[in-house]
Amino acid sequence: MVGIEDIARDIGMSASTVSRALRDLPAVSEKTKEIVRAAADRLGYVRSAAASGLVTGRTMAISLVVPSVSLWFYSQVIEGVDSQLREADYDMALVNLGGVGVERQRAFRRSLLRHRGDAVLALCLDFSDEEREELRQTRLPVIVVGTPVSGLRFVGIDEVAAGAQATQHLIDLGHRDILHITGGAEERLGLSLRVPQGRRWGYEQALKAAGITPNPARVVEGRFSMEYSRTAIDTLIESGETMPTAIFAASDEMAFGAILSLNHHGLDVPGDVSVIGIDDHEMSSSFYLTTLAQRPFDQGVHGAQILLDELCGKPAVRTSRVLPVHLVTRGSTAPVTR
Amino acid sequence: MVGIEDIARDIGMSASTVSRALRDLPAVSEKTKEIVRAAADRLGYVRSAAASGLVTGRTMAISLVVPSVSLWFYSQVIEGVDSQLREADYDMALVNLGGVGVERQRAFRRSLLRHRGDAVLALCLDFSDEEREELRQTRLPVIVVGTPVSGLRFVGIDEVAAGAQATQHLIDLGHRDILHITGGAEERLGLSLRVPQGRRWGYEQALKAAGITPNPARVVEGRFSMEYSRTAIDTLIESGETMPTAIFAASDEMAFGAILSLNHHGLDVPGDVSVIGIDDHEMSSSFYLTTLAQRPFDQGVHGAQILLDELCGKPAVRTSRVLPVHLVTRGSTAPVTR
DNA sequence: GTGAAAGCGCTAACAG
DNA sequence: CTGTTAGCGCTTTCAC
Repeated sequence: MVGIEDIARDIGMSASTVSRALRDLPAVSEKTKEIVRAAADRLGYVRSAAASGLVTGRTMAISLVVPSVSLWFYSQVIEGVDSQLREADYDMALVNLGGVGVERQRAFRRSLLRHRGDAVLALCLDFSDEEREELRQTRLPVIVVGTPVSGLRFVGIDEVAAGAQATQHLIDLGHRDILHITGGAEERLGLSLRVPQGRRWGYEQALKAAGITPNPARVVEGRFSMEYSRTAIDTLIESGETMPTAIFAASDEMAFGAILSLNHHGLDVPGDVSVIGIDDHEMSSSFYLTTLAQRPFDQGVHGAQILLDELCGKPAVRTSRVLPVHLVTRGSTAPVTR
Repeated sequence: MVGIEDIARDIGMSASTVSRALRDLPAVSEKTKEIVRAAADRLGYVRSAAASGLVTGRTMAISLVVPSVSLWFYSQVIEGVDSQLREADYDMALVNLGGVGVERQRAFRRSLLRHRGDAVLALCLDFSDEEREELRQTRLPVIVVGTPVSGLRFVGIDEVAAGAQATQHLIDLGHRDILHITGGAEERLGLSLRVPQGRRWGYEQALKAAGITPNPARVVEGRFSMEYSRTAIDTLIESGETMPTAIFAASDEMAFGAILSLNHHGLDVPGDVSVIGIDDHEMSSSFYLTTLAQRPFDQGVHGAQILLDELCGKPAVRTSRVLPVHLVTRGSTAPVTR
């Protein structure tokens, strides 16, 4: 392993000069820097993150805490965060909570408190009081993407407004019997319930505003899963009940499930039933799905940027940031015919 | 920040004893360990990864190099790797290459050579000679998941056999005019082309073995994308050409695109066209897709385990590991009718 | 079993 | 502009 001293010896200078040159500090002559860089390159030097981290107290990495990496929303945020980190030459420590319970606690404490990163970006997690307290004690800058958490900054969308806007789109098309496929009850992931609750709340608000009384029987559970959602609609259709004229799914994936179920039972979308989702998943265009687009990639970008700015010494942004959503009209919604 | 010395002072012992107790070394009395652990807990001690890493030369983390996190296969492998790391109390440094070019080189060197992890698990990447050389110089244990790379161990499936088996399933059902949707030409990701090439090769092998001459016109590009694949089939259908009686897509996502396109044009699956994929994506059941299942989660588990064992001092596994695939029959394939 | 001392490779004052 | 001197918090000989 070649260290800073090896370079120093090689070029006949002191270690501190080498250290400074390598970090491109102003107090070193350009000529010396050249020499140092050349030697470092030639010798194949790589800075020890452990050593420099030990003395500076900075890891040059940020911890990303996620409930899972295999859901579209999360993977998009991760990509967004990553794009910013790369630019700032920061590394990413991925902390996958992998569900609730003891395992979660261990994962949580393990990497966060071990100071693997200089800041923490959490995704869609509702922290327990204990976790929040532990986080605070680390004194690390924290931001949450996707869900407002009391006492912490967040970047995300206004879930209630999104739910209302999606529902309103259907109402504007004349629909009055609108089924809502909600997400949640997904214990496996231990993620926040605020998202599905907000979207549902928006749905009910929009209905009421249009003079329609929300009917609890018109809300079914989809668990943010395509499969679960498809099954739910299968059940509904096979029950022989009157079908709603429109469906608002709290996520695109659940909307896909609904569309597949409807088609499978010979129902046309949007001829028989209109369907709208939230997300603008990359598969949505293939399903011709009308949806309320959010940009999780951008949410990741913003979250990371706020953290990075703070680590650079810029004044901390204390306020949350609500990003806009916009309606993407494709073919899955149409004026009511029944 | 509470360190090892604080604990030592608190309980009136030396730092070395505390250090040993915390690591559960045998040379400390059980009673002392209890006391130390209690104090550590009470004081809220967390070991500094930088400090212990500096002296031991180990980071207790593994670098995971991926071309992207937003494709199903990768996210599954990541989850698998993560499950093993968590058990071993290792952290994960995620290195997202994010495409080809300069950026890729920077990302590559940055985190790997900076010794963020004690071993490297790479996903589906074809390393350039230069990269391979740099990797070797780090002397870190390396393993590749998903694609054989010359000179490196790998964990994955036999792509050729998988392609052949999927095709054979269609042949067994009497199909002779089988379209193949291939993946690749996805420069954005800079991933290995061996996977799609292997599957295509298997497809051609199976055809030949059945006395069918492979027709290059019956291979279309799907870029491992649902959208791209759907468009490709749209084009085929709208061209008015004779339709094949079956389609073998090199990934489930591309099979989904094909199914949507077929349905959209009033063609029944499997009535008019049979469709088979490779993967067993979690959405496949919703599409009633027959597919050749692989378990990327398990691939991640195996890859991580091999690395972890090696880091524990167990003899290094030098051989690659080929995992089995199996046919999952759902409703998208049927005997030929035309 | 436990303690004292010597670093791991780097950065950060402080001189010059 | 460059060199010297201390550590960062932990592990690891080597004594006792």
